[in-house]
Amino acid sequence: MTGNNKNRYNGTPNNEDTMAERITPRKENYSQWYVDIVIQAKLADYSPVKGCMVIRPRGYALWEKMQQTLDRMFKETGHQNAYFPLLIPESFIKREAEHIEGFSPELAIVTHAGGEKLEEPLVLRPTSETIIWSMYKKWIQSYRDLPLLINQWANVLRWEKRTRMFLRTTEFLWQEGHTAHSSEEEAREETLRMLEVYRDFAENYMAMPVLTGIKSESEKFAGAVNTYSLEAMMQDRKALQAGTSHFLGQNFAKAFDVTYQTAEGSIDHVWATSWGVSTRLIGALIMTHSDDKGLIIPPKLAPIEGVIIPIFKSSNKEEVLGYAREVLSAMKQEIRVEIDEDEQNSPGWKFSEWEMVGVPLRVEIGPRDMEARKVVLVRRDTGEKIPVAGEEVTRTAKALLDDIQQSLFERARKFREENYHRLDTYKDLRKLFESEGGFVEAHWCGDPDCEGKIKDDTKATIRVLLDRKPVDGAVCIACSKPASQVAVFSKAY
RNA sequence: CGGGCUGUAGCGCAGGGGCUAGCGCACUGCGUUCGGGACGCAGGGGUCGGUGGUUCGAAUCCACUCAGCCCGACCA
Repeated sequence: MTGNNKNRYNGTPNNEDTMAERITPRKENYSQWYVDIVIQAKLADYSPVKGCMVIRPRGYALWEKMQQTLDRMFKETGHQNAYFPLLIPESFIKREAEHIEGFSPELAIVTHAGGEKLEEPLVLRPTSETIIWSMYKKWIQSYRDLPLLINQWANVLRWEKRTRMFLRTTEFLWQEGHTAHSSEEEAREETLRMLEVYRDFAENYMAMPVLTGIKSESEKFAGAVNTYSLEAMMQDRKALQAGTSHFLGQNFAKAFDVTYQTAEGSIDHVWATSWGVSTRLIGALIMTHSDDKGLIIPPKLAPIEGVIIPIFKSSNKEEVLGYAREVLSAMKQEIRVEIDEDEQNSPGWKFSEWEMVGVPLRVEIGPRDMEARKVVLVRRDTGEKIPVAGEEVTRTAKALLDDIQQSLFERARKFREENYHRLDTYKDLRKLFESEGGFVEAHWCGDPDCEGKIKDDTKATIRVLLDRKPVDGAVCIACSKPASQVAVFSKAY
């Protein structure tokens, strides 16, 4: 369990560094830091099955906050929820050539059930395009049935060789939207609309700046015509794909023979999109904001926005607690706040513990505060302590939460800007990825060979192609032929 | 899937053929503490990851296997 890491919590606090000694510092071992946050903040735990994880209540509460917000956004853009089966006939997956080629190495297949060998094996869904389109064939006859805008919240299974908590697990939770349209234009609009919904969510709720754009052929979804992606920069300067939105063209409509009668009376295949984000967003959230003291959750997604820590002795316990509870009931009206009345642990212990689990705002209330009818507010993001009068607590706390939300976004945005480079020479590109890394915006000719060469030489891949044409005379950073695309390269998760 | 490292109490570790397997933290009880991880006293907790072998005797040696971490290959 310890691996080759020698810096894990040894259970012995030392006076030099009393805070968060359960978490490996980022600069020592970034991967271990990430694992420590997940475990110590009680977001998830390992399961008995390889590559799977148990999402614990604190992690699941975070997912529920994400779900609530996204679900509202999907409904506001006209989508309805439905649920399709986990088990998919193997033959369905094989209907679309690229789709099966892309997914077959990752499939888990049920061959026996009820004590008998199945006539046709059943695939545990890696994604639901095939089973959904088999149903859409039944549901769509006329242009009057379109658009069909359905989303589902579900688990999916992909047999991954190398797994990491939240970032890549064998089973994960996600939502997948599947829409059918009567025109290419409308389907393309839908693809971009949902991409923007995701951007809105990432930036305004997760406080995570994202770059959006189209994927190169080699990186796109198996079965899509175009894949659009959101790419965020983690604190180790690597990119994380945070969500995708696909324009599927008529690929699945043709594979499943989904046609409709147009207003003019002709028969045509429908146009499709699919789009999804997963529990991977929790990993993205961790690696965007958290520090060596533990998790940091942006207020809008924090299951608990504030925690009150009363500081008392046995001699003044009742008075301090009484005042703290007054403050609690006042704050509760407008803020998701809890009080930690535990008497066994010292206040200092509680400070560290609540910092570890990422609560954005701490409210310290001790005897001195009580006498002055004040409290001390402490920001999780900066550690700044702000004394405030009792009757001002709720208003100030709300303002601080807003400010924390904004500051987290700004801090992440600034970090990304500082590590975003526009490069023109191959030498500079190699040098960058040999050293600190980051995002590199560069011109590309569009040839997969150049993309492959860059990957071989630097391990960086094209994260997205920007929606912007190269300036006149621009040349590919790899081969110096005329450029057709502006690409963003990065090492990625 | 390949290379490396690691599995002993909830966590972090020590012990490396021999009698009853230890330490720190955590946990339980009582008391004192309490503004950045407090302390005393008394307790509870172990099929030494699993299976099979070698041996008079295995946590310890061997084989296989499972799991985790790191590095690769692969990967919407």
